[in-house]
Amino acid sequence: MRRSRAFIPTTKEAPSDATLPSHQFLVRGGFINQQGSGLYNFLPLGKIVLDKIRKIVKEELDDAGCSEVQLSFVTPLSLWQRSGRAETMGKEMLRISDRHDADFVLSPTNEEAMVELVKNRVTSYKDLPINLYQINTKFRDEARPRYGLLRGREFLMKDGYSFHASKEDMVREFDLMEETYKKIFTRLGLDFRVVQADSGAIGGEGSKEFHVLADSGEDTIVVCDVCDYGANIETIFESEEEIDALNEKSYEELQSKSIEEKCNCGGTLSFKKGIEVGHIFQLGDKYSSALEAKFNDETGKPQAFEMATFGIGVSRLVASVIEQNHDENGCIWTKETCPYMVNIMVSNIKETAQVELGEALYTQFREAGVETILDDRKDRFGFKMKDAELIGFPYTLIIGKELMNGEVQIYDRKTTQKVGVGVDEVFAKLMELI
RNA sequence: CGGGGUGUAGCUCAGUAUGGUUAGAGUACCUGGUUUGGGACCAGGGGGCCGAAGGUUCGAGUCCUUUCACCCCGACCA
Repeated sequence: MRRSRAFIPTTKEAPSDATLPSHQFLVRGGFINQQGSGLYNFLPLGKIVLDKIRKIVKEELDDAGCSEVQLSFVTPLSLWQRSGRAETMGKEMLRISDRHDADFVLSPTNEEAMVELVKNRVTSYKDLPINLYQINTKFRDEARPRYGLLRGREFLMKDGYSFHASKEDMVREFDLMEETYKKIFTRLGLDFRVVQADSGAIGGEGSKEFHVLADSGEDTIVVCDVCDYGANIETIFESEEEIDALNEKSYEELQSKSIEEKCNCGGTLSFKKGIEVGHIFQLGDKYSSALEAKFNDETGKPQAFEMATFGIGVSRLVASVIEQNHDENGCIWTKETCPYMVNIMVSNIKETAQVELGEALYTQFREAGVETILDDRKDRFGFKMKDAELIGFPYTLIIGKELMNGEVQIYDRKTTQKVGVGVDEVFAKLMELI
């Protein structure tokens, strides 16, 4: 992509209501813009990042034996009435009616729809287990949307549902998904913890949350400094007062607050703030029983499916990457999430030697399959550097005045270091880095 | 859903207590020129139903009523 022709509306100032780094930098960097309360548009750069994350999620799930489907976003209200969630989910479900006055909802999650899909199509234990997922828009009419992509009303979520003939098999899949989720978040380059959690409104027994560690996280979790134990404070403190008091504390306050109990492994426990980016539940037969979804077991007797459900906040992950990877100048994308890997910056487009080298390298990198953007705008060096830092390309190749000495520079966004490289070596050098 | 706040240029905001020329600044944008290693400078220019509707008044961005939207603090969530 040529920067001169791209739609990347960056700004120097952030919207006044954006308080979090991810919100400010994603808006300022031209990744997203707000359409309404809790509603966001994804601009070209934001869309690239979103799709990259989505792709990683898909690759790992498919590798683990899951199958992708796509359910209709608009679902009949009757589906929710049968499970009782038309009542229990309350106003969070956005209801609409069509021209015939029939009632529908914009799906906030899809347990019912998925059970309906499998019901009477999977009828034998021989067809089990099965794990279906989709990566699709969800709508939850939150009382108070906030923090940009971290708490929108419309968001992109991966929701998966597995069906089993026995509880043991369901638990096996639950554990497999835990490992799969770890692979996904590791690939994304995130520092995260798996914690014991409440199963909340979705229902069910065992439940684990995946938290990206970040100062701005909305949840407070307890982690061990030795083993991988972690827990949401909702599961280890009894009183509401205690939980509320902890949630109100800032990151700094929590840092200094020690926990007397030791972890079972002997390690020290401490508080952290986390952003919940994944949640897996052991559902049991809650929905399959309610909707009478059954299969025949080995003896020919009908049994309700044992189920588990698995969620990942895909659009929330876009913001999470930035919450964890930024500095005062802007975004620092990880290699798996960056909108472009290499930004070739022609410092002064009036210098034909610079332009020619930029064009040549642009072609060379693209032919090598590297996601590359060429900053061919008329602006000055400082302006373009600030822009590159705000957007957060992992590497910016600066073609500037050192060209007279046969040198260009590679700017590393993460370390903010610039290193001079000979014109002849720069391609090989960058290919090595990425 | 309770409590509070804000709607004025693409963006950030003055102006509203006390109604009175043609509604402002910074930034962004356009034109010309000078610049070219850290968000340049000079000159000129375009851009507004002052959120919407109604009302009071000779006169409303400013006062009154209604309404919509957005934000913040709480209770709830991938």
